[in-house]
Amino acid sequence: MTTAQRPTLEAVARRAGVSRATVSRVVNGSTTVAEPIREAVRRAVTELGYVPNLAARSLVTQRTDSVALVMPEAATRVFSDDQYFPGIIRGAAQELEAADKQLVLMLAGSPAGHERVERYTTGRHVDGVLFASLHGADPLPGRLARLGIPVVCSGRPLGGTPVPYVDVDHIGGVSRAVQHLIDSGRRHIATIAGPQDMVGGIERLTGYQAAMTPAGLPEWVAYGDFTRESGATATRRLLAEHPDLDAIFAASDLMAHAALRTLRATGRRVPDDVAVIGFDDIETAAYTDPPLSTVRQPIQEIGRRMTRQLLRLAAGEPIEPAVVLPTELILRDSG
Amino acid sequence: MTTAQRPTLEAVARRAGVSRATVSRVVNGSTTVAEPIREAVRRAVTELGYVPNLAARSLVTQRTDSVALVMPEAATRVFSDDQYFPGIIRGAAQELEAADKQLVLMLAGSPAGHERVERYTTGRHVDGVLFASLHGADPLPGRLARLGIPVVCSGRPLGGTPVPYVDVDHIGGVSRAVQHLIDSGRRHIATIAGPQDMVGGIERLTGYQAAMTPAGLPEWVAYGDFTRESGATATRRLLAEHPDLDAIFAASDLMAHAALRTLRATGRRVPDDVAVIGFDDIETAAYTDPPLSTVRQPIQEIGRRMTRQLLRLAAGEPIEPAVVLPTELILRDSG
DNA sequence: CCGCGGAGGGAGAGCGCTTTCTTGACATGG
DNA sequence: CCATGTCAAGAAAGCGCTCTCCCTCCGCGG
Repeated sequence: MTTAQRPTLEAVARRAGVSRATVSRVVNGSTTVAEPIREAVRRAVTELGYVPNLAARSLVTQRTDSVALVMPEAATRVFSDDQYFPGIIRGAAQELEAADKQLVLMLAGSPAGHERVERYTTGRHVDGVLFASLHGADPLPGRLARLGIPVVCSGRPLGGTPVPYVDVDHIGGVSRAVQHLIDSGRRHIATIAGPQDMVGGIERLTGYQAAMTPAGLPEWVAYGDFTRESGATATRRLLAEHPDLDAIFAASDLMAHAALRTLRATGRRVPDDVAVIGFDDIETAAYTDPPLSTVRQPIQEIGRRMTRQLLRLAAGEPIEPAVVLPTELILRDSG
Repeated sequence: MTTAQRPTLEAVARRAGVSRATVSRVVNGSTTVAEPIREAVRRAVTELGYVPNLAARSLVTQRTDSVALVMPEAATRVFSDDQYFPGIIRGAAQELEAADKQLVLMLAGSPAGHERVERYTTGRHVDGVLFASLHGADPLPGRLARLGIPVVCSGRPLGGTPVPYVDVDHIGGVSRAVQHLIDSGRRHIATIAGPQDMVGGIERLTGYQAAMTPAGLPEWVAYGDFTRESGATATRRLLAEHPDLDAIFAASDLMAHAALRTLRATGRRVPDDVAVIGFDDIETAAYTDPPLSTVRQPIQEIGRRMTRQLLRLAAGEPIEPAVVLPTELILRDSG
């Protein structure tokens, strides 16, 4: 293994016949260096293959040029085949790339993992922290915010301290979907709600109610946790309690998919007997049988916007405390 | 914004009434410190909320305690609804957490992105680099390896320089699947192969041939790129050229899923008329119609093993140059 | 001809940590 | 009772970089 002693500023300076300070100026794009010297330094840099030592730079600048993206580990399992996890990451990665910053991914599943995230982020090892898909009222984002560490969440955080966030219009999207069901003549519309310790779960249920209550229709709710299994169970329960239901709004496509199958297993035709609409617009939605109508949310855009907000925050610029992106009703064949 | 001047070693040392060196020893778990002093230091650390500055530590230790995971950006799109992307990440994250190291995620989609990855990794800003799902003969892993930077790939890299890798037994898994089709009486077995610039694509095709050739059966191949669209196209082409086919092995579940739908659209029953087997065992596979038989690969385990190998490499321990994990034939209803 | 202003470049002081070297304290053996 | 050995803890030297002075040099006006 060639230890390949990598060149330092010093080496470049010697080679270019200037001082370390000048090399530093050139590397960091200061304008106060005369063009010939500038050029000489650049040549030395190339010849030596100089790459700045970020640790050393960090030490003095107090910046790390990296941001953490924290996801509950469950997200990688629960949402395993929707696009949430990769979508957020891609969006964030794109924006960070443009800003030449690194993405440090942290999965905070176990209590130990959570503790680790806390230690790492409060230790100011990153310039900011992105929280995706928070469960319950996690105190960490608020705590970081109070420490003056830039933080942005996906989804309005449930904790006490207000933290900037980016979210989609769950309520509007869902109530539009349910209204569509009502408009097409459905009168016995049930919902499979998501977990009520997540903002998405709560608001999608609110959206359902927002459309049903004014219409004076009965509200039938079963709860799931966004997964297929829970969707199947919930569908069976709804069917048992309300055999006459003629539509189901499911708070996730995964649950909607399970509903589709469960309905068919009990001899119902979709959409003839029962209409089904989901939420997310995962890729699979277009390939279910029948293809699933759903509420699309711009996941990648969420990641992008979160990151943009965070970078602004880190740069000391003011930002709006909440960004809400639109959702879109995608009508396919199921409802 | 409280700048909250965070405490340094110096501060802890003063508070505990010892020298910086001693605090450093305690923090890093050296055994040569007497228990009472040890305890005093620990108390000071807690009271002050001291967290070591990693940049400073890095500067002197020459380690960064972080490793990069590089994925072609396409992976987050192409594999968007299989578990590859999240699976590798979870596996890697688990092992890194145990080792208390950070995961720096880099998406190398564009040429610019690739250049950025190269700059970052060759700059020794990480202790090692994990490459997932390489396309073509990327020279970067080999180059890093030659620079003495620990590297591990998922899937045997196609480049010239040998690089340690972790992969699954594509050939064995596929040929077992195809053999199963043969054993159940199928004689006109086509395959939808994956991209031939990826090791997985190549070897799954080899596995098909490995079972077909000895059986003296005709080999019918159409190429896709692992996506559903390509699977549908390939199925139509196969059907047009070989209307009498009675089985299809698809190199990905996504393509197999599309095959299922395309076959049904042309009036074929699965598995009565045509059997279908896929590869991956994505979650959706259990929910297709009919449920898809497939070759399961332990994705998360790949991520874990890659990381383990990398950490060994970084620690200067010897590792075996290739780890091949077993695949498993999962029989459902489609074939 | 002298003084002054401004711009370009260098010297040097750390940033917070690890680690070697050294010292001091104490116990043991001759 | 002194020499020797052992072990714990401190002093101090950087790791590679940025950035604040400060100096030098040049051009120009009085």
